[in-house]
Amino acid sequence: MNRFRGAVYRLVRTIPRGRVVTYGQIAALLGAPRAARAVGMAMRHCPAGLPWHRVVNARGGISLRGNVGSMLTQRILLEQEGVRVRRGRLDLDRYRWTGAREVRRLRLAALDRL
DNA sequence: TCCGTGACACAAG
DNA sequence: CCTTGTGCCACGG
Repeated sequence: MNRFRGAVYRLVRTIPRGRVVTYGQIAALLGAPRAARAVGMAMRHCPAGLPWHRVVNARGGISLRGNVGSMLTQRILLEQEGVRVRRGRLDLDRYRWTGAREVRRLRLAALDRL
């Protein structure tokens, strides 16, 4: 497991129910603002138990290549948490989670390990 | 070590 | 609203 991917997964685990985060946001929060695509790569094979469905693209849409069934699954999981999806996208202004507090905590924890 | 490949982002047209 | 082009960088072969 690479450092970057591990960091992505730790962050994704902290996303609360009913909230979403974009790929670019995750990259930025991890200190690599231009590594959005790499976040996507990390999410391609994510560990079980991760709230992977709470990660969407910058337009509030569900980006998923190939497997259309997974896109449907993601939408259903989101709607089960109260996130309304209209015309294939959701309202980021309403559901976006910034995670500032949790990220600060993760960074402090990382510093403790140094 | 180098190179192609993306569950992306953003600006232009 | 779109579609395209470009930048980007972690990852794997």
